[in-house]
Amino acid sequence: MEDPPPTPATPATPATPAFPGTSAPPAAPAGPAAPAGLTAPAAPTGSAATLHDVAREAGVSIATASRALNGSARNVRAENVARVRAAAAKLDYEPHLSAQAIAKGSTRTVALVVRDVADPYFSTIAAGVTQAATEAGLIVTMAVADGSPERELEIVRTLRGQRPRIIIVTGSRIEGTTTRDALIEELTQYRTAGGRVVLISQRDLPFGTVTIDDRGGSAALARALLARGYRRFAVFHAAPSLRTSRDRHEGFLSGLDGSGAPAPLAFETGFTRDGGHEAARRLVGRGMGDVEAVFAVNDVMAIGAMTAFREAGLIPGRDIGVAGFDDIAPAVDVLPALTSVAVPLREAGLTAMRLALSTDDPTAHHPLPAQVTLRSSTPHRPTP
Amino acid sequence: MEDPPPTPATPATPATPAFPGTSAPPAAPAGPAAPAGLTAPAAPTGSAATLHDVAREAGVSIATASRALNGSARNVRAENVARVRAAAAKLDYEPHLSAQAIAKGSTRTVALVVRDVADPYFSTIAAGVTQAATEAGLIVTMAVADGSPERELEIVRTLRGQRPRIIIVTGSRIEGTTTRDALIEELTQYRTAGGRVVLISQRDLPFGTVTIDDRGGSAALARALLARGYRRFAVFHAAPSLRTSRDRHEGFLSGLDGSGAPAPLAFETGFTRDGGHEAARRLVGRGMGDVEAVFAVNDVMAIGAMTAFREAGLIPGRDIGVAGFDDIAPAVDVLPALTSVAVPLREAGLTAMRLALSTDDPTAHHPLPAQVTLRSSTPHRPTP
DNA sequence: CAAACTGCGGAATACGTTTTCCCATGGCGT
DNA sequence: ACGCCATGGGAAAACGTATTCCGCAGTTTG
Repeated sequence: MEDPPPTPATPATPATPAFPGTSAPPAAPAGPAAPAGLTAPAAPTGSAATLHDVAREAGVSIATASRALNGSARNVRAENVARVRAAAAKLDYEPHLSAQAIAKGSTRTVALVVRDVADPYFSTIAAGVTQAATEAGLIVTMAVADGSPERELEIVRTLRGQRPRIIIVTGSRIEGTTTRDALIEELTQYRTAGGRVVLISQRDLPFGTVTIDDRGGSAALARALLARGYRRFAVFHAAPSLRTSRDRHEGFLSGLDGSGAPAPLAFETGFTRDGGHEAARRLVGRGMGDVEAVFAVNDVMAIGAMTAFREAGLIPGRDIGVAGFDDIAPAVDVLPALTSVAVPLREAGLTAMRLALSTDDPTAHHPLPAQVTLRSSTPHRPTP
Repeated sequence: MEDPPPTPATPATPATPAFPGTSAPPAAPAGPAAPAGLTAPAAPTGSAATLHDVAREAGVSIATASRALNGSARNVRAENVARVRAAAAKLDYEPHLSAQAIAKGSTRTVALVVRDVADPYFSTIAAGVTQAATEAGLIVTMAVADGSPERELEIVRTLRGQRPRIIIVTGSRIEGTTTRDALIEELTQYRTAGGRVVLISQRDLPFGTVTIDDRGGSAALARALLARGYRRFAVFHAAPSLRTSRDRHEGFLSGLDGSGAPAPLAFETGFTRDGGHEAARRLVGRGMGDVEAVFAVNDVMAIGAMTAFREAGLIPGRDIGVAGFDDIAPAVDVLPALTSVAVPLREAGLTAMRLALSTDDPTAHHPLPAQVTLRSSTPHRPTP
């Protein structure tokens, strides 16, 4: 059910390419870069060929040159087309996109604002967006909000100056701030000006939205663990203001509903590896009780927890089941391999672009399924 | 060890954020998106406020409005500035970047071409570039070459149309193709037109270049392992046409030079986790001989190898030392923690931008040091 | 055979800015 | 008083392209 050449259906391949070397003596590389002036870019001096040049070279008018190169509604005699093409090639002409944008009144740009490119979560989404954009002949410009709502607002504002066809924002997770309202206002403004906006992993906003089914995935995970014989759980979650964490937590609980399993212990901690580690230590410290498995609301927390358990003399997968969420690449390399739920990140990026390009209701919401992936960190429990 | 709010200096944090939910019933999320028309973006219909509007609203001329908002060399009476500002705010005016670009004759854009955004290697570099660009008030547009030289060439070509101030390309690794020559030609062209080009992890090209010291890092790793008592090695490497692999391999050998250690066994395999796994199986299959440690030219290979060893009944870090390269996040989470050499990826992105913005020699080469990080996968060998 | 039509080239205009040039005003020195 | 300079506003000319409109062939139609 996947497109063959371009899109890897599952981002399962943990390949990590890398690169060539240096030209300095291997032993003594230069220091971390002399802090060159980081603020004042020099303006380009030389100049590129213009359509005017091409027209002159080809011995035709600018209008004809334009028509020949971009094939408008009007026709141009074959001979002239050839001459213009030749001239363009000779002069290495490349149309000035800004000029085109201004003449045509529209750009071929999609603006993508993410929270952090270095984060695999967002970079995978970005990959999906970029792929779809390229297929549609669009150029993507990217901005990083760094988790700051103010920065995000500022970005969207200046982005509007680019007059992109589409704005896609992923990573905003602010709840009910005035900054948030301003953002909505800004985006609405943009849309009434003819732009198209799509949000990723956002909810209940009057824009096109693609979401990932955190609740459903967690619920399914809970059911899968029940099926493997686990009944007594602990949940490691982050602050409830963190929407993702809350959704996954609640989803897990709802999956347990009606099973008769006791309410899980809940440990609030950081959304990071160290958070998971810390929560696990706390759990061990207070006595494991009869907890059979822990669900951490993301994989890095789960992995941190596994390490902590091991440090306490417990072997994950044998003495205690562990499950995470996200299905990040190392989940399969860790020992034991981590049960998790895979989220279709790239697919989310693709879908966002599709939504933006479609002519349908521009405020449609589009949920993407998350898929539970059972591994040896949660083996079947021996039936007593 | 975690980033406070904004920019983590070291990309060491393995955090994997995630996100909110869905609006559909958790159990039955919709399929993978109706394939909406993916080719014909609709042109924006409504229109945004223009400088003309602002001027009229403020009761001044366009020239004054322009000067008031962007503060040129000329002064504007305070009262008029205030009125223009107010009008701009009221109309939600945002200057049309394309129009500005065309009027000023230069953009504030930096074009970044990477091989694959989803790859942490490149996305981390991209993060560095983006950060530096933002600090310099520049906008970054990103294109993905997907490892295809032709695509890369095409991208650079159309990129020229954007008239960016700077082009940064990372990921090109083609050797001596005619496509490669065309790329060089294209970039040269761009530079003579006033643009600035910086390459990352490329060598011996007449452009600004920042490289990562693969050879030096590998050599240092070799020496560090010697110091821990290892003398007999195997090297898992990829095809020598892969520059990175070759550099790291050769660097490792040069680090062994003069130590009297025997020449390592060499195993050629894929540059991936499975490649490492396969090579390790081969090594085990032929009998380990007296190999004491293996150096895999990247971390995922090393991690794959560890798993393979374990499957063969050997415990990594006890029965066999394992070291990798890149120091990817999971290196520290894997069991045992993996010895590796850290590459300053984000720093590479930052440096590239600095190079581009500096007024120095535009073809300067800038090597970045790689740092060996010893962990428990290569403990001290008991001195016999 | 005149009239209408088609095909295509070019001049001119538009797009939204910045910037140059010109002009009006007012303060100052002599 | 008179010229000068400083200050700041506005008209207009760029910037590089797309497009509208006009005009000139050449061709079809009645």
